Order: sequence, then C-alpha cells, then structure tokens
Amino acid sequence: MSEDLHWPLDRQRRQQETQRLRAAGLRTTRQRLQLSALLFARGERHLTAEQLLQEAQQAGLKISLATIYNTLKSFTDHGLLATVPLGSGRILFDTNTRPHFHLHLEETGELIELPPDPAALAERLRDYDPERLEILAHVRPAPKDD
Amino acid sequence: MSEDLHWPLDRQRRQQETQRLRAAGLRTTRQRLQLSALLFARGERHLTAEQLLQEAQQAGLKISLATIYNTLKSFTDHGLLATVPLGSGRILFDTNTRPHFHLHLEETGELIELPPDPAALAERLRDYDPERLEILAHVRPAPKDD
DNA sequence: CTTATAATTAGAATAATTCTAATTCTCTGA
DNA sequence: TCAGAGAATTAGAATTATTCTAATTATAAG
Repeated sequence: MSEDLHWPLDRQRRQQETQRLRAAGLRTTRQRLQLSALLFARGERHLTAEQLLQEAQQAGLKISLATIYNTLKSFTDHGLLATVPLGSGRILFDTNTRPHFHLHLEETGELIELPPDPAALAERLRDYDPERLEILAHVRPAPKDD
Repeated sequence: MSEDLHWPLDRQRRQQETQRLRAAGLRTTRQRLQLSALLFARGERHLTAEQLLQEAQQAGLKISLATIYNTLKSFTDHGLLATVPLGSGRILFDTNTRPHFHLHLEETGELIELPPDPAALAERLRDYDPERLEILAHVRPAPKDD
C-alpha cells in the first residue's frame, strides 16, 4: 500500500490512479494522476496545499499552486478527500474520508485522528485542561448533486 | 442585564465597566470602556471584529479597526472573552468564557452553544448526517503567566 | 504637573486562498 | 483518427481577515 514512486508512473500505478479518478467521476489529466499518486500511495495522511506542492516539486513534477488548489478541491468535491478546517484559516486535506473526529494540539501542530464516537472523544479529552479545550462541531452544507 | 446604551455612558455604567477592566488587570481607556459596554451590556453573544466595529460606528463612537482588534485580543488575554476559531479563518469572540462547546451550521452561519458534556454533544449531533459532520477539538497552548 | 509607559491609529504587510483570463488539454462522436 | 466543445491548467492579480509598524496620544504614578 505504501511504496516509492517513480516518474513517469509505471503502467500499473497509472491504471490504479486512472481508475480512482474515473470512479470518482473525474477526468484524467497528467496533473491529477500525479497528485493522486502522491496523495494516495502512502496510506492515510493530512496535508496542506503548500505541503503537496513541495512534495510535487521534490518529485520533479511541474504543477502550479493554482492547480494544486483546484485539484484538491475537485478531489474533495468528488469524495476522494476530506477537509479539516483548522482555526487559523488553513485547510488540511485528509485522505481518510470515513467519518471521524480530529484532535488538534496547537502547541505542536499535531493532528490526531479519533474514532467518530463521542464516548471515546470524552475519554481522550480527559488528558487536557478544560480551560484550554475548544470543541467545534461543523455541519457542512448539503452537497449539490450536479 | 440588557438595556439600551447612551453616550457618553452614565456614571453607573461607566463604573461598572471600569471595574470590569480593573478586575481583569486592564487599563481603562475611553475606547476600552466603550467597547466593554457594547460587548457586555446585552447578555451573552458571539461577534466578529467587523461586527463590533459596525456596532461602535452605529453608536457614533470613533474607534479604529486596529483598536477593535487590539482590544478584543486584550480582553481575550485577560479572560473577559473567549475565541471561537471558525474554519474559514474568521475569529468569533464569545462573551461566554465558561467551558462549553460550539455547533456551527455552515449553511446559515448559525452558531449554537452546547454544554461541555460529550454525551449531550452526541445527543445533539444525532440530528445531522454524519457525512456532513466534522468535529475538531482544539487544545490551546498553555497561557504564559506574565 | 511631569513623565514613563501603554494604548491608539492609519496604513502597510502578511498569509492562505480564490479569481481571472488566456492557453492547453481531454475525450466524444463523426 | 481527428476536429471541436468544453474542461483543466496556469501566472499573476485580487481578496479577506488579521497582524504589524511606527508615529501620535493618553493614562496614571509620583
């Protein structure tokens, strides 16, 4: 599930990513295939647009920041990614699209995934000073089906 | 607890706000007294810096946006306000500084206060499609005592 | 009343994201 | 196979909320 990537992508990987995009109802473009490979080849992860740009550049790919943003948005709109809206106005993109909660430790920037279970959440939060805790539940707008 | 304000503030109100600031360890300035009156005269509420500026302007007060931000930050640092970091990068200031949670309905912008009780939270969230739910628990850094 | 220090202010700076408009690409259907 | 319509990509400008800067003004201690 997690292996090194080579560019250009070998046939197997290319097909895998092509299918992923097709299944999601997205056109296959060079940039999307490359970003898809980067995003999904290493198991579940969180990352920002800027981080993804850096990974792409380190891999020698030519992709603009605008495309990174557009692609992350498309992937999100089509169910391949979830977003975690951090308080600072930064958006984290999460390859785990199953329902779950997040615990953000602002001191270190660490983001911990929690099962979508309020009891477990309560348990986990016992470790922290209530004065420093802020829980915000977002209810996103219903997606338009187009 | 909630009444109309007149400017300049009458002696009673002025003393009330002076005490509030003093008790919090803040200097009393015209702007802080006026903003304090605006913020705390109408019961508990959430508002943004921009909203507070508008209220101040509608009341005929001369206060710059920079001062609004500075004052909100001072009030927060001294325990008079709490912040609610919305996903969009906007900050809501909350006159309720007791521990509690928030439920943000993105569709309408509505922000609902919830008791700081995970069980109650779970109950309340049953109303919503899990697919549209995002729970983010922030742990703020320990405040420096200076 | 003097004065050190803190607060206020306008406007510039910042940071993440979104928008614009021109170019390039994908993919359908002839 | 290939033309063309519509979709994707791109550089750079625009946006938005907030923070910073540096100069002015106000507070309050003595």
